[in-house]
This record gives sequence, structure tokens and C-alpha cells, in this order.
Amino acid sequence: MSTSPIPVTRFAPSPTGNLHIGGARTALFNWALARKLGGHFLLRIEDTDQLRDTGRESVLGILEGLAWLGIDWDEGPAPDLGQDRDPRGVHPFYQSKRLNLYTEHLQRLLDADLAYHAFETTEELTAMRDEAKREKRAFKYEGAALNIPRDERFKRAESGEPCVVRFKAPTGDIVVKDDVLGDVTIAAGELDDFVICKADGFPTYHFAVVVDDELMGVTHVVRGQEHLANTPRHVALQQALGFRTPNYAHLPLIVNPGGGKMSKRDKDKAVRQAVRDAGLTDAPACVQDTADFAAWLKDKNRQLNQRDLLALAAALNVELPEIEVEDFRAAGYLPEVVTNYIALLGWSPGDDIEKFDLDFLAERFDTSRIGKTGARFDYKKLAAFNNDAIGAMSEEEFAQRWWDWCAAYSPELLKATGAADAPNDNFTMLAGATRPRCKTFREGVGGAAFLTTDTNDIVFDEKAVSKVLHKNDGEGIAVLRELRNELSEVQDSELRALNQWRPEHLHELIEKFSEKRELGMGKVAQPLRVALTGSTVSPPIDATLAILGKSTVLERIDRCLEAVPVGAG
RNA sequence: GGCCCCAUCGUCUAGCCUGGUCCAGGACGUCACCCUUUCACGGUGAAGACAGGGGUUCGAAUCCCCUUGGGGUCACCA
Repeated sequence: MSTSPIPVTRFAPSPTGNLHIGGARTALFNWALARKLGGHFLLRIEDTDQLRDTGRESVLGILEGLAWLGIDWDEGPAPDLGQDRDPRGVHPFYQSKRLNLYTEHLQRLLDADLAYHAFETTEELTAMRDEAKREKRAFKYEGAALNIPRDERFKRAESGEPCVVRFKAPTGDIVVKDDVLGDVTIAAGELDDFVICKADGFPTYHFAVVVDDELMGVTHVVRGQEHLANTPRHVALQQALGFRTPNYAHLPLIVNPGGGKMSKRDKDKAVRQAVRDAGLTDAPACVQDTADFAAWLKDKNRQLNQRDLLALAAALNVELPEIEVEDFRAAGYLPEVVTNYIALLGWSPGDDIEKFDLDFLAERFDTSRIGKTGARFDYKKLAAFNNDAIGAMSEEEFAQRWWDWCAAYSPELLKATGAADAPNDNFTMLAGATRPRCKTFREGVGGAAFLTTDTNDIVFDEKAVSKVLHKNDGEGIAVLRELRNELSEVQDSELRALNQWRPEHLHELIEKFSEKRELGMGKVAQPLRVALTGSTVSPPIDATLAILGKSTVLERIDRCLEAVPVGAG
């Protein structure tokens, strides 16, 4: 048993899925506190639920999420699940591997008559709860099993009769000292004799946490406020076991923009809404499991399987809300922005500083500055922060980081720019044009759609055609024809020195053209845009031309002239 | 429903502990104007809050009480 002289904080996820954004904030604050105090940040995997546990993959996902955010840990599983990090020798870090430790302390409570075996079945307990509900009173287990003589309880338990172990709730008030909330007092008699060991021999969360925090020398517990109601139980257990009570700090909840719990379900809801809006009654082609879809459609409480959910979202053009860290990564947010933003949800440095990095947080973090009120997650503000961070990057940095992101999430774009192996001139040029007009990496890809769309697949926007090309007797078309001739004469060479198909030269050409024809730049650039992209929106026209390349530009102008002649629209 | 927690602009918050410097500061969003070859970026500015009611005090966003509102939790899940 190590009573550590150093401050130790911990993040203790259960491996039931990916890293939730709320969990990420909890981890971040624990990390920051450890850094601030010069202590250790520890990771523990709470896998005591044999039914829900999704195992190794989940653990890897969580570790990857933390690593991506830049949150490192001193103790716990290695990022690749290799050799544990264990400088103080407090392993193992999986609760499922600590069963002997729980058993040992459980026995102490049993021997001291501070805990007892109880033999009610789940069904019996459910019935008791239902009855309590009918009678509109809170259900509390008040030691019915204690009517069985102590010897007999032990004998029945030893004989293998299924049973749980319950903790005898203390008779006095319990005071939780919280660094955020102050003293929270729970009156004597409010706690019931809760279960600390399940019938399968695994400890419940309450018991495992208390034992682990003690044995691992955890000194500070920072966790969500949803745990506040649990804390009295933990304190009571600590007292019964003769353990220290760590410093607690309960974080205000993060809720979605609607004010509800921010959960994976939000994605399901978004798709459900879109399906309703579209009036779908049968499974569209993109859905593979049609039976699941049909059942899902009928039952509001059901969640559609992940694969079809994503397929539907893509088909219906629904933007799924980002909930898990991986969602934010895939959406093209920067990790340093995500940590910055979530740090502001319930904490602030106190002055008007809002933009800061992990070093700043490690230096300034303080539990006394954690707020008490719940915080809504504001996607717009996050996006604004991301936009600012992108804007603050150098062109080179943006190009490199955007490329890195594309390599994982948008290889099509890299292929279209011929930059599949590394950022090339063309990609860099596109990046330069993209940086000021995207809030996220993914948005940047959207803005480059004109590039990835095949010439023959370009759809000419009707309004754009009539306004820009057909208006005034096809003024735009005439401009296009002339421009095509001029552009066709521009040198396009592999040799850099000879190559005139560059933004600077093209810009000059267009400028001269518009002067010669006594037209505003808009009258020249807009017809080109429509011809090249089908719409009136694109990066600056010189960049658009340069990025597309000469042959594609001429090809597209030709197709446009053919597709939308005056009078045909 | 019981218990617990909370309450400043639409949103995130500063200020509250140690009442006066607050006709309440910042940020996102919104609106207006400027810049501009489109879309953006950028720049300037504006509107916008102390939940309500009682106290305490010379004086309250700040302290106390009540009301109202919101949230969490009531598992052999964590």
C-alpha cells in the first residue's frame, strides 16, 4: 500500500465506447491539475461491468483520443497497450485485474460487520422498487437481509447461494467537502445499504473506486457533477475502511445546445429528424439492414446501427453533431482548439484571456476557479476559435496540417490535386486559397468541391447562369468566348521558368482584359466562375484558374458554352 | 416525488468569498457600416444580462431568507 507523497489525479473511464467530449474535459482538468501541482496524472480503466464492456478496442480509442488532444499520462496503460506506465508500482490499471484487492477489503468489511450478504433477487428488488414508486416514496433498501442471522448469511453465501454484498450505511450525517461546491451535507438516513459486490463477484463502481483511489494514492478527484450524489457513498466507505478522503471537485455538466444531455443519441436524433423531414417510410438504398431500419422508424427509443446511421446521414446530407473526440477530429477541428474550448466550459483563468494552450492551462489551472453552473456546448464558438487558429497559422503550416488531415479523412482531395504522397505545388496553392475561407479542415474540402467534381458532372446553377451569363443578351457568354481565346494562348509548361499558368500572370491577364473591355472585374470573373464551377462561388479567380490547370479550364469553358447557349436556358 | 446542486447579456463567462472603483467587463452569436472580382477573411461600431420578492446596510450583482425556474441523482451501469 503506497501512501504517495505526491499529488495524484486520475481519469477513470469505463471502456464502453469512444472518448466523449465531456470525458475529455474531465481528463483535461485532471491532467492540468496534476501538472499544476507537479504531481502525476493516472489513467485507470473501469471495466467491472462484464456485460457492457467492449474491451480492448474501446480502451485503444480512448487512449488515442487523449493522445490526439495532447493529454499525456504518467501512469496507466501504454498508448499501444504495451508495457504499463507504472513509476510508483500501483498497477494493475484495469479494475478487472484487481479483483483480489477488492476481495481483501470486502472481507474486512464483512468481518467487521460493516457489510453483509443479501439474497434478494433482481426480480424481488424490482418489485419492491415498483411498489415504492406506486406509493410515491423513495425506495431504500433498509437491511431486510439482516433479519437472517449472521452465521446463516455467511453459511448460505459460502454454500454458493447467489448473493450480493451490501454496505451498512452509516448512522450519522455525511459531509462532502468539495473544492467547487463547498460543504455538501447528506442527512443521516438518506443513504441506503447499497451494493458493493455483485453476484458475479465483481465489485460495484462505488467499491472499486474507493479501494483503487486509496491504493493508487489518488489525492484529487475531479469529476462531473453527475457523480455528486455518489460521493457520500464513497466518503462513507472510506471512513469504514479507514482510508483517506481525497480532495473532491465536481465539474458543472456540459449540455448540448438544446439544453439536454450531450450524448451519442444526439446523432441518432439528427438523422431521425432528417428522415421525418424527408418523409421517408421505406429504407432507402443506402441502408443495408432494412429490418433494423424499419424497427427504428417505429420505435423512437431505438437507435439505428452505426453503419446505416452514417450512410443515411450522408445520403440525406445531415451534419451529425460532434459528440465524441473522434467526431471533432474527423470534422477537422484542431486538437489545441478543442482543448482550449472545452477548458472554457466551466473554468476560466479569471482575466479576459480566452485563447490559450495546454502550457497555460497547466500553469494557471485551479479548482477554485471552476464554476458551478452547467454549460451549453456552443458549436459556433468552437468553430470561431478553430477559424481563428487556422487564420493564425502560416501558409506552410496550414498546408502541411491540412494535408495530414486529408490523408486520413479526405484522400479524394489529395488524389485530385495529385498530392497523394506529399503536399505539392498544386495542393499548396489550393491550401493558400482555402485557408481564409474555412473554419475546419472538412469545410476546406467542401470548398474545393469544384476541383474534385468531374468536368462532365458540373451542374450549372440556374440562377447563376441567367444572372451572370444570359443577362444583357448573353454578355457573359461573349466574355467567356473571348477569354477562352486569350487563355488558350497562355504558356503552360512543365518548366517552371517558362510556365505562365500561374496566379500572378493570370491575374494580370484578366485585369488587362477587363480594362480593355471597360468592364468591372466582376463582369469578367463571374462568367468564368460559373463556367469553371457551375456556381458563383469559388476562391479568387486567378487561384481558381491556376489550381484547375489550363487543360481543365479550357475543357470546362467549352462544355459551358455548349451546355448553356443563349436562349437555351 | 425524495435528496442534492445551481441561478449575471441568446450562449460561454469576469465581477460575488474580502459589499461602494459595475448606469456590470470580455468572447461567440446577432445587427450596421467599411474593405472587396464571388464566397469568405479582416476592420470599426451598435443592441444585449445581475430570475422575482423580502430583508441586512449609509450603500448589494456581491451577505441572509423565501418564491420561481433549471439541472443532477435515486441499478447487482459507471
